[in-house]
Amino acid sequence: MDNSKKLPEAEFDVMVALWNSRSYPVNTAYLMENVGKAKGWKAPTLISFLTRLEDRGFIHSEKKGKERYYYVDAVKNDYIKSVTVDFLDRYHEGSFVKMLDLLYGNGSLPNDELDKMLKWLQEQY
Amino acid sequence: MDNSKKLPEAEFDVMVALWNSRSYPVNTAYLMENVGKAKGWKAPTLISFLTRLEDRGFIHSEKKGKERYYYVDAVKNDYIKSVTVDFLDRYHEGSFVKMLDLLYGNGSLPNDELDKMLKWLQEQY
DNA sequence: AAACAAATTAGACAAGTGTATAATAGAATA
DNA sequence: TATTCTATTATACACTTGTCTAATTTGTTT
Repeated sequence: MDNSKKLPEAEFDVMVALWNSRSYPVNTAYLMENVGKAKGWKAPTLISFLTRLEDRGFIHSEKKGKERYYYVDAVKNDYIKSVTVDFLDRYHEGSFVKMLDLLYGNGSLPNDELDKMLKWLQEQY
Repeated sequence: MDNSKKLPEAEFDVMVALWNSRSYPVNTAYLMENVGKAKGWKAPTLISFLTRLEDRGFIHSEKKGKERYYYVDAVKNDYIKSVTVDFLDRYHEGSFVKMLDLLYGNGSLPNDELDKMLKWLQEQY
């Protein structure tokens, strides 16, 4: 299970819905409500993504009666972190400051973010 | 020409080589040297990417004799910035601090980055 | 001008991603 | 239990991306 690879956008959206659920397991109906509907997917579309996520080892499932229930295996923060590190490397030479500067270099960082960041930094020492 | 969309990885690699060149235009030979070779591409592979980049409006080209020369139209920082904003939105609710914390929340930010960031922040005020 | 060499173009193809229709299986009901 | 729902599965298909081989064009040498 290559849990380290980046997911296609649609599958990631499904994962987000799964990660956000506060009770497990969840069934397809729940996911249709919480992500499929907004995306305009038909049920088989959603189920395709779920099958692929299962193939990738991000989730597993179990059938009960005519419904199938899904369980999350991948850890959200681990995944996001890995994707973020890759992103930083690829687009900003791995440097947070470079990214910061490119994005907000001209004093355009919103004040509240600025404050939060300063606070965060002070905590690091 | 949807200059705002995210490029496929390989095309991005070509753009980087183009952006990094300090003299224009560049030809295929130059790009083979500077990116194709390392990637192990055959010339037509590179040229495919260039054609697609041209279709997307990121570059344009002109044939001189039997060679073709390429000119960059997309601005590097604009592109990187747009990709970064999208990334931040998608994976960190648009918050730099959230990203920072997820990545280095446990005091694991390298000291030099920490210092640079503090310095950067101070300059912002 | 023929032949050769170098570079480009045309086309093709497999894998991955987004998406759906038609078929099937399980549960509920008449 | 035959009929009817409903959810799932099996397939399929178009597009995108990575990659290349074969064909063609253009410049260079005999």
